Amino acid sequence: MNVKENVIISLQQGLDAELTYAQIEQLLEVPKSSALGDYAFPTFILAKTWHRAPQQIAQELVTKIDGTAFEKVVATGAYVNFFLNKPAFAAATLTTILAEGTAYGDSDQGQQANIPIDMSSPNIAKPMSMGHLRSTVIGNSLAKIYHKLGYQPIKINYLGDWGTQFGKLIVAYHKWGSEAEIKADPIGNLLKYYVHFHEEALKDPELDDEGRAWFKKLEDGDPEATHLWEWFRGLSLAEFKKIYDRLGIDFDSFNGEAYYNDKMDPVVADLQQKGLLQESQGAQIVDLTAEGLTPALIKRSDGATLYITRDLAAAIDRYQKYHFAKSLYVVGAEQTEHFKQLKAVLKQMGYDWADQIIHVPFGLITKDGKKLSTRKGNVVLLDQVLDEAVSLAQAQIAAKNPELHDAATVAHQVGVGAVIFHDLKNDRLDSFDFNLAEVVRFEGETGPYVQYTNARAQSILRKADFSGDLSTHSLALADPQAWDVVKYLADFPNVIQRAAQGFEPSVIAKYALRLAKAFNKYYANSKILVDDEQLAARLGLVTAVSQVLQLALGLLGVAAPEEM
RNA sequence: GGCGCAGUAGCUCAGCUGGAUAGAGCAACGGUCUUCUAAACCGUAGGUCGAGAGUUCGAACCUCUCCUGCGUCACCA
Repeated sequence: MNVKENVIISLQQGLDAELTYAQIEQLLEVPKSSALGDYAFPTFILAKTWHRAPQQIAQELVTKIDGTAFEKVVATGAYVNFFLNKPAFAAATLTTILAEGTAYGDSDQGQQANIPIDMSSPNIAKPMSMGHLRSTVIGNSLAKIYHKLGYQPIKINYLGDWGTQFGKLIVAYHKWGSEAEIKADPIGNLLKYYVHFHEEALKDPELDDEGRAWFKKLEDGDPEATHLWEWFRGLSLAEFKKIYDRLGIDFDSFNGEAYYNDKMDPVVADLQQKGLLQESQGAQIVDLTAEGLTPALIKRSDGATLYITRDLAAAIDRYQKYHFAKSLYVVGAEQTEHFKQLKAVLKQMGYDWADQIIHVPFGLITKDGKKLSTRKGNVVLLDQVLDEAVSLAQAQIAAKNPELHDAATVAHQVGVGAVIFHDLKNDRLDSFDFNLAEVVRFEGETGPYVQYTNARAQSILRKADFSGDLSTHSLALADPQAWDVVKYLADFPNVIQRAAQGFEPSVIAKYALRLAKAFNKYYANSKILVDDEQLAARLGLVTAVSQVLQLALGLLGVAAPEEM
């Protein structure tokens, strides 16, 4: 079944092949409102050759087109509008969705090629804030989207688990810390020590030297420093995992910055050997003026490595391990220059796979117009936001559906779903100021709205009491009220493609909202559970809607409770 | 100052490759629960699509100039 093809062929015949198939395909559009039709052909470009007004051309063209395959073909203004045969299209669409089930929209285009996704990457000993949420949920959703298209995503949590701050932390722990405190609240107290250290260091600059000294010890493999580092890291990771569990997200790798400690020297040597390294102001750089970029600083004047040194090692390591088709970095837009540099250096090193490295940037979350900063106390803790969302969901359930069984689980699904959906529904690159009330809203264009729509559909199916196999009945749904729903359902595979091409989960989120809205409208205007000859078709529609909503929510990493 | 991203209704945002009267949600006002979950549905009101010029049969979308906001511009990550 390819209705678009039918439209194009009919037009071609009507035009006596004046335009090619490809030209018509290019011109063909979908009207904004389905009241105008399902496909539209604008006649403007024919005005010159036909020497007539577009309106007249449209009228004449309609008479030349064989419209028997369609409900109707009409001229409206300068457009030739095609109306599809609704029952036939509905039957084909619903049959496909019911038959394919959760595989609807699947593709094997990825051929199991690997796609490592660099995502989340919180810093050890610091709490996860709303700022970390974006990378985490966008990365997770992209993993699911690409998996559906036959790729093999590898979710990598590039933990911030190395750097001078660990030296400082060790000093702070020795001076003011206690094992008992840390055990009680690992991240909270580690952060407290860290902040305290910075306050004290302002008065006593020698503290910084002590911190550097301890970091040097750590780098040299000092047993005590190593032990403390491992302890802090383990505790932090355990805390992070609690949050990831709440979000329903897991990782394939926790290879953080420390993992690359012994992998940078070979990279530097390679750069040296390829003659790319230059000395400038005492530092080692790779010149990128040819690409219009500032130089990549590989080694500081004191010999220490830098961010990009580690990222080069990581990129090369990932390529050797995975031979990726694409390597995604879900990292804030403020690091765009860094990734341009990274790619440029890799290219100069002769790695043609550098082009497969893709930075997937996202906009900044601010609070009161200012950047979130743990040290300055301008933070929004992710845990607290999730708590708030879940308790609001609980209250909502108590008020609206007190009989609901397993209310705690549903409250969790709805609350967390609201937070995730809120972060994914808009264009990645949109920056926004954090607004708790907005994040935990359950009405309107929100995750819970979509979840609720699915729950309603499920409720109908429970009550339907329809014995037998829907697929053995005619699904030729004729109800014009359901038409928008059917068209959205049919569009789902394209939507996944668009989301993947743009690395944009919001495409899925917006689709889910449109489908849910169309279904709710249908629901409000039509009685579904009526025993007539169209019952099976309507139940087929409800089943398909629920299936596709669940798939869409699944691709976003949002749960789909059956009741709420 | 260079580069990048953005500027659409009071607020938050859609608008697929330029196309038919610019769409949602929130907030406001008014309707709809004895009938499939009202976390819903319907209606009213609300817009010089930052400004100006250009290209085009046609521009929120493409080009140029300007204005405004954010990010970034080597020894943090």
